[in-house]
Amino acid sequence: MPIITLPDGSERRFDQPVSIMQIAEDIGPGLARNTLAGRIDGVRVDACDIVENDAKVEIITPKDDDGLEIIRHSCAHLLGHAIKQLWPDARMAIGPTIENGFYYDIDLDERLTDEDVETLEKRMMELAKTNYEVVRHKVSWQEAYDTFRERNEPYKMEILETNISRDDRPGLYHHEEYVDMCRGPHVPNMKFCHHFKLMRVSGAYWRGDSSNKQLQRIYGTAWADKKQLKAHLTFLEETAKRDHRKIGKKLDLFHLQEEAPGMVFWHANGWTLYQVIEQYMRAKQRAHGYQEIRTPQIVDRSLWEKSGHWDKFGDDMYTTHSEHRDNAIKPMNCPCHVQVFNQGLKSYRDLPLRLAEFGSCHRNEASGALHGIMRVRGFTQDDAHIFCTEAQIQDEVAGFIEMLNEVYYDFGFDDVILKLSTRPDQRVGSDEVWDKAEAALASALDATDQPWETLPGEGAFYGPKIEFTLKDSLGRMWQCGTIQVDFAMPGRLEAQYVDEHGERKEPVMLHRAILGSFERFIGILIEQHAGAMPPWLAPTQVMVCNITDAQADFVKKVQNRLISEGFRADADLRNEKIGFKIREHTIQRIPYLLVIGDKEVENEAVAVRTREGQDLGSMPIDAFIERLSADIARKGRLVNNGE
RNA sequence: GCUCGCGUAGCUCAGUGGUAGAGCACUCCAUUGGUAAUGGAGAGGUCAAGAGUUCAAAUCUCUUCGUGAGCACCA
Repeated sequence: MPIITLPDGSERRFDQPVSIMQIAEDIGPGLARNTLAGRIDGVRVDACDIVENDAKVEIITPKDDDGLEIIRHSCAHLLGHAIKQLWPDARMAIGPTIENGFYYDIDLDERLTDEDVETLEKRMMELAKTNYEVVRHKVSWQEAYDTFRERNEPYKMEILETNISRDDRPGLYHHEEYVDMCRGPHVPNMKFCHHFKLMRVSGAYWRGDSSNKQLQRIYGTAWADKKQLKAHLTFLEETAKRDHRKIGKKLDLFHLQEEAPGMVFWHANGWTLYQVIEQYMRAKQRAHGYQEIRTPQIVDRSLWEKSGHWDKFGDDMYTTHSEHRDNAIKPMNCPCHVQVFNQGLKSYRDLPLRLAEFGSCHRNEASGALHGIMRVRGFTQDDAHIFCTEAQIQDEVAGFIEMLNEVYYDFGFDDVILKLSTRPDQRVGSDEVWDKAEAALASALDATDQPWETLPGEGAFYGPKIEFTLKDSLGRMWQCGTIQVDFAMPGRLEAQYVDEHGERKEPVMLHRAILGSFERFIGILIEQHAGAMPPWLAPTQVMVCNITDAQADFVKKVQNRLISEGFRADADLRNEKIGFKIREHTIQRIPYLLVIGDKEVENEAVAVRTREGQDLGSMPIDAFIERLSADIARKGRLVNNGE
């Protein structure tokens, strides 16, 4: 005779075991209509599941986050239902939910085309609109196995064999004639699954292993209502508009071409932006006690053999041969930085030693991995290595996080996510050393008063690490910064220092980067700002335009004044109408347009218009310079404030 | 690297076996104007590369390269 406690604390008594749906009906018909599933003492269950004993019960509706996930999961089943009607010999693999939707991996000899996907989506919609009931049967392992054998579903059989224990009772969900297996819960009725869209079809390996068969994966997005679906599709349009490849071309920042896949040709505009960032980072590093160095691009293979990279990453390294030497074009900077450290015997008094390099690296990334300037084969890192003692790790990490936050805030990223990755199964170094290093990183994180989480087992084999992830203006995440403790490399490359007792010791090495690679970070910035870079970064900050030839001399005078004050100013003296010039430079996302007509010449003034279309009216040049200076000094901070 | 799609003028894209197109950009001419496109004319292509099928290929087939999405990878 269960007593049910609801989330508001109220209790309901029943004479006999009741289902989640019956409880919902008991509460009210409106709730019952919207009941997707439930939670019994926090565990998610189907609406048809029975509560036998006293329990805390919650009803899951489409408004619940779990509810949305259930809808998505059921949409995957709906896809299965439809595809088996249209392609009866499709073999279903797995159909999980993902962020914003779901996918289903399917083994089908016929290649699905875009038209097929449209047909499939249509059939799914037709089926969903019949609002059929979804019926779950819990059956024995053997019964499930036989069901899928009869239905020619070898992947489901394999899942049963490898992932499900023989004494389990798997849930079979009947979508009319279609049967799928799932832990659940699922929607009780397809009326909840009307707001979806199939997005694309692509390949995916069975069980994520590239040595397995490649299946066809159909992606879909699904939502609780029409409005949510529309909002998501609008979001996708917005991200497409911000694509850095498109904007890079439009704003003449860079290009890539066939003869150099994965290598960036920086144009004047893009290189200006790049240089502003590099100079900013250079000054920042100097202020935080780093020494900037420069090491060779091409280094004999013996160094890479010693460092271990030749064995581990040899396939991904570019090599070159000359006379009697095999060389590698450096894929990373750390072995070279150890060489600098090794010049001259170091004392404990020299530690911590922070060596920074804007290190140009090349990695022969798989062709399918390349993506605009975000994932390239030739790139430059804001790389640095800190050589220190074990005892200094915590302070160094804390100091690094402080610097990283300053940098991110300057670029307008104020939402930073911190994650600590701890020891993996395969690792070097004693447990004692790992204990100390993980504790040092954790203490440094605690000192920030930012929240952070742990990723157990995700550390590198050579040491634990912290990763820093940015959230951009569209809520997308980008992992950029990292600091990694390395117990292995100093030993391999024989780095040593003399401690206070005159004994030789191995330093600890910290690898760290804030931006990651300039290429990728600039790509992120372009997408963050949709090309409208804040004035401190904008390749051209001011465009001075005349209305007729009569003002040309004054325009040049204004331009020269701005340039002499250190601003990036250009002049447009073309024989074009002012409306045309404004349109063009606004599209080019130049922050300030100065319009010079006879009135301005007469008053020694400039008429100021922003790229947002705001007319700030005429003002003396000094007043404009003051405004621009303040804007630049603000850097990227407050980017979302009316920009 | 794998699967599928795509590659046509500087850019964005039409063109499903029969004489290579449009808009913008570019060049020239006219126009000297007040805050998102002045008008006219002209020039511009080995249809990614190579091979094949065909009387005939941008179009069909194969190979290579690049690119897009996803997978795998990411020291």
